[in-house]
Amino acid sequence: MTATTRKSDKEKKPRTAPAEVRRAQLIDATITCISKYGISGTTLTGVTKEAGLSLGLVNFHFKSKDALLTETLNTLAAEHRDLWMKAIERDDLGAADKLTAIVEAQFHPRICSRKKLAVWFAFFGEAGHRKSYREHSSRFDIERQEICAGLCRQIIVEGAYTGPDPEGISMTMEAMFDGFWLNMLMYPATFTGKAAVAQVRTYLATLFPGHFNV
Amino acid sequence: MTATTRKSDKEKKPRTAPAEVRRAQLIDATITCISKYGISGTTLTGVTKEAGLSLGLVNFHFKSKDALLTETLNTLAAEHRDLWMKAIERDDLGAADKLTAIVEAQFHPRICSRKKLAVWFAFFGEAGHRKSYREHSSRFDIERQEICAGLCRQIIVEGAYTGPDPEGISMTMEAMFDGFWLNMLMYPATFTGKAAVAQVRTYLATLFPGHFNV
DNA sequence: CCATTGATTGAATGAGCATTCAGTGAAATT
DNA sequence: AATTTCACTGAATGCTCATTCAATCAATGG
Repeated sequence: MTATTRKSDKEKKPRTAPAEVRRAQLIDATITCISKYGISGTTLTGVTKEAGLSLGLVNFHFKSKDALLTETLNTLAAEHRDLWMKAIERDDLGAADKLTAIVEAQFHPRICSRKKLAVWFAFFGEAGHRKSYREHSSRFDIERQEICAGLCRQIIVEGAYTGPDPEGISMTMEAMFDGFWLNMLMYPATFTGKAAVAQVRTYLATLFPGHFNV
Repeated sequence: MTATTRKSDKEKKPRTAPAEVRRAQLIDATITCISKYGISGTTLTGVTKEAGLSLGLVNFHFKSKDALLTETLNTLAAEHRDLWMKAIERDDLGAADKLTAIVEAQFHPRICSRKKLAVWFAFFGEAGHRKSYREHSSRFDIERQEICAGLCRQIIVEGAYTGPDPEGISMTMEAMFDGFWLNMLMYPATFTGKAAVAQVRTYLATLFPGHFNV
């Protein structure tokens, strides 16, 4: 049907593609491989096979295997950060709505599919001895935690709540985020994203009954 | 000073030791290595060097490297389970005390030193693709979660609390346990075991004001 | 003492893997 | 059409590592 006209059909994959496309393909394949085989079981041969590309391409587009892994982590982190950041940028939202948006982003299916959770925890597993993983991760985590604390502070003022300490609450929220993630990875039958959101909102409703209803 | 009398000084390490001792030595060394280099960076050469034993001993006392890793995980899990189980076995404790004991065991220094946390998360990182790790871990986790739910149920009856759902609370506690562990590993300066216990107790005090005081 | 048993040693083996690089081929430029 | 450029290929290289095993050594029993 189609001749060699390259305009009409984008399905014809050309032998060569822009670097950005290749890098994205390789990062995608890396996510798939890590989720299937873990970081230690992820080989460049496996990644390139998964991506349908040839072995040498990784070291052509990335400095090393290590660089590929780091960029994979950064990609996941940026995707997550984008999602909650976009969600709270709207000026018409109140503090409680923004807090809810952050919670919902944390458990959004795009962010915490089993596949991606497996990758996150594969990296957390290495983070114990790899400062670089910890440092990158931490920037976004600290940012989010501070924003949550700020929102809590605002809610406390609005509702004239006594007792709750915004830093403690944001620390606890952070722990609940990671903890539900781990439990969703380990026991997907018992722990779901919807249930996690509900539990965190229940927690917030207990603290701020005037701002959240379960 | 000391001659070759083997009675008085137990410091003289004999060339040979009972299998249980060697196994324990190797498991200890494995914990150290994993915390330093991660699971992928842990080699039998490294483990035996750390233990001051010779390379071949691992495959003499364990079926394989994999068996060594599995038994290391089991050892950690059993140590933790023993601690909280012993703590709640006393009949004179009320439900709230037992719940507190479980929380304190979770963040006991012996259980969640940075070193051991690094090992736990190294295993969690592999758990995504290794059913065997998930399965073993899960037995104790589910057991603990059910006991927590039972204790909550008892507290709810005692205090005639309305609203809180024991299963939800125990799920949230489980998430807080794991989440604080991860944050203690990643940000030891911000997250400490003491603070984690305090936060969990604050959570419980909000739910059960008659049973817990912050 | 000698023999036997069982723990211990570490060199040798072989498999797996990241990385390199000389070469291929297709597009872009002349 | 010839040349240059650049993405791409995959065999070859050299290293690391788990596992094996023949030899060693110490204790125990005869």
